[in-house]
Amino acid sequence: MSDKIFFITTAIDYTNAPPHIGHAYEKVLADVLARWHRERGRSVFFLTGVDQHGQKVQQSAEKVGLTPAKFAEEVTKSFKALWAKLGISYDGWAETTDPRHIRAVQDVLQQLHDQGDLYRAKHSGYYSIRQEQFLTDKERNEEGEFGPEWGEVVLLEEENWYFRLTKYRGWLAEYLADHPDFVTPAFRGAELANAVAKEAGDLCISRPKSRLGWGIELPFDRDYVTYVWFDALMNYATFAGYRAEADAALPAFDTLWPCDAHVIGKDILVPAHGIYWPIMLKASGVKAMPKLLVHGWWNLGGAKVSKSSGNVVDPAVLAERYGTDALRYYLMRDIATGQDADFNEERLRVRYNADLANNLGNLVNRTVSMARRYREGILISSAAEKSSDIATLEALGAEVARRFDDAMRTYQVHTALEAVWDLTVAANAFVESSAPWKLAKDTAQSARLDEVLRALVEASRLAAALLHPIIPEAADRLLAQLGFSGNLSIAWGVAGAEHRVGEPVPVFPRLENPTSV
RNA sequence: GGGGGUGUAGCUCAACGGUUAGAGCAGGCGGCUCAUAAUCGCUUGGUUCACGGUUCGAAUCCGUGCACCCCCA
Repeated sequence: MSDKIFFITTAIDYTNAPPHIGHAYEKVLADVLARWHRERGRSVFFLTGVDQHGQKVQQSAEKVGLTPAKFAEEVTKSFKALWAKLGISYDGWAETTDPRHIRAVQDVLQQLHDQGDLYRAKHSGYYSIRQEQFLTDKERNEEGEFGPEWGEVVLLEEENWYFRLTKYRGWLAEYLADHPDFVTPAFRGAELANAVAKEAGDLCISRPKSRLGWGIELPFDRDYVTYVWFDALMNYATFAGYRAEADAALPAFDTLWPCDAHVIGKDILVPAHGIYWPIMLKASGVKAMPKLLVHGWWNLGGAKVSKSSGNVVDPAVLAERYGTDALRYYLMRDIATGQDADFNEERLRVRYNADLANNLGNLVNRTVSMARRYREGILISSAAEKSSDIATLEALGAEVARRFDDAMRTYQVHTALEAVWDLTVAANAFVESSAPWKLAKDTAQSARLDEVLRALVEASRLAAALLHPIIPEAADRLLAQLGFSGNLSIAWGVAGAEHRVGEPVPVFPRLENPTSV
């Protein structure tokens, strides 16, 4: 439809601790959508990255005796290594310590200051010296006191800078009412509208340097750094070229904006992405608003995550154990986009064996094996008219491709995957009903055998091509074995007059003891 | 205190207010031999959390309650 570049982002991850399964899920989801758009011919800009500033990074760094910069750099490496392992095909990388980002953020802050959207005010309250933060009633324990984990708590008065959110509140409420597609899924949008309707004050956006040195300095008040929001949220714009200098080597903002999907977790919709972010954009003069895709969480059920009990949910370990694509497949298949799901390694194994090894993998394997056994790997197209059973399979292929794309368009990756298995299941059944091993014994059935094997090759190829965004490496291997290296067409009938298949090698070797880890 | 979500087969989940509530996995029976002990067919299994209401008709809409989860204050 649109010629605009498809611009998709993920949340940027906080570099105070290494990545876990939730980080991995979000990046894989965004990657799958990005790949799908690319494979359907659309230009894509996929932005992800890390949030390196802030108090927790500063504290974690101090604990291990590193500078915040060095510490953030180390954790950043672990994120980048995981994304490489998981095949996350990002086009842009955001690091909040990037001078280009800092420059643009300061530029926006200066503008908001100049137009009177920022003001300085005093706040007094209980402050934990050990944790270096103001405490609210939330931190009180059942007795109404601040527990020992906060150390010494004092009454402190501090001046900070505030952003006039209240000024834009009415605008946001109206915008949400007029744009029900701002948030996907819809029930999250309702949640946001609810939150916006409530009274709330302005937003504190600074910390005095005496308390937090690791951040972006306010250009109009050098005693302060900006706190979280303007630093982290602005990455979606600054790394898309917003207010970039000509030689910044960043994309042209106008070609990307507005963002088609900020992929985020449900925990940071309200208030960060649903309230602060659109108001920040509005205040700084950006007209078009982005869209938000809010995903749920992988819970860990009753099982405790501990190395001693052996149920480590380190995505790098899982990718190592089962393969990148098996992990990607499970993360996309066993959760409905927007909903929560329970992460379960045993279920991953069951899905692996049932879906990938037995159904899809074996379909390709038996198809290629039969082509080689009965036809020495070369399938000649016959002039004969298509048999009705083959025409049925072909029609199903077209329908599945359509259903797949329809589901992907609305981010329902699990539904798209369901459609593909309708095809592989039908193809497996077609093997039984057409019984190539019987046709091979009868020379009179020679043309029919070619036709059957070519149909199986097409069905398998179509399934692999559709699955390519979800399991890119495995799909490439399947396609290579089927004799279609690099061909991602989702049409039927790609094989040439003399089609040669490759070597059959199980792409998803069956796991033994699928119910034990 | 306010708001939201979830509750359906042993497990994981589907079902615009419309036939007899469906899939996959697991279980049972049978077939096939190309294939990774794969595959194909048939099949067992449900008080849709509970109670009440609206309706010709409710898993679905409304009310109350229960259980679990999340957010806000």
